[in-house]
Amino acid sequence: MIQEKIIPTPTDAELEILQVLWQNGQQTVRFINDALNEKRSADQKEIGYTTTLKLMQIMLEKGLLERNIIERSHIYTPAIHEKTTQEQVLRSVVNNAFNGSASNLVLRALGSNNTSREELEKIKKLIDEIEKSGTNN
Amino acid sequence: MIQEKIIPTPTDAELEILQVLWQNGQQTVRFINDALNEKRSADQKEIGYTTTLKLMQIMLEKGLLERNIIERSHIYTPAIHEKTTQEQVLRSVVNNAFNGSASNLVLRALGSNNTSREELEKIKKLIDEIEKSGTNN
DNA sequence: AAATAATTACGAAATTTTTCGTAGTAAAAC
DNA sequence: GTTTTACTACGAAAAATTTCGTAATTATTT
Repeated sequence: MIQEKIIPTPTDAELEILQVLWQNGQQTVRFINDALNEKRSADQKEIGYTTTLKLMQIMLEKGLLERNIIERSHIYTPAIHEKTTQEQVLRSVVNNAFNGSASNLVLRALGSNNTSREELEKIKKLIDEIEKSGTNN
Repeated sequence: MIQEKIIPTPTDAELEILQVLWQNGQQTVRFINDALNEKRSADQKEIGYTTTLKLMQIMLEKGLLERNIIERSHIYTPAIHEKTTQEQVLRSVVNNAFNGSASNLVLRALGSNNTSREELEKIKKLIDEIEKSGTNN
């Protein structure tokens, strides 16, 4: 029996990197590192280039990223899907902080947040669809 | 100027402990440790009593818990609110995995989950209230 | 009162995650 | 053709988190 490699759920720093890749498509370490540092508030220390590099090399080993070598530079791509990963992350948050109840999480997220009217409508629409499709209990 | 002690956001293991306390009110280390182990699936190794004890002692130092001494046994209480903590946790998840968009998180949570019809109604009602109150953009 | 059981205190190991320094290599600029 | 620049590789330190062993203390049981 073949044992598929188990891809671990990304750590926080790894998620930050994945986000940049999901948003911008395949990129170099340089691009990611710049993007991460731009997002940082001024009071935070910059992330060193080799820090990001090392992280991405580790992610490659773990199977979270793939890479192509173009010229002498490496281009990285996510090896896992944004949706799946977000679901995975949510599962763990729901378990760790919301007693396993996803709807508690939703209520909290909506309650304590200035979600725009537009987004609220989108959410309502989704709920209606779910209710119509009857895939719930 | 007085610097209030900054209470750090709880780690994962700490959140598990807090959840038990929020649900069951103030409790002893023994109670918490039992509760944590009951939740574990059979394939996971049990958490040792002193592990939980030590964690809770650290949480006391950090200001996450308070305690009373009754007889020779210590009774711990959460020193932080469930709501506030959940909001804090959500903020960080939204930033780390959802590009800062809380509504993306909500959509994902609803989409990939079997939320019951009842809960969906509750969520819709909440959305209506938010929309009516006009505290959104 | 001696043995047993249930506590807490606390140092330290183990593990996981994050960060960075140094060395090596190859292109680009001068 | 030397110097400068821009990479990667990789070990290892630093930091954060989790786990546990041992000792001390006090009640409970025998």
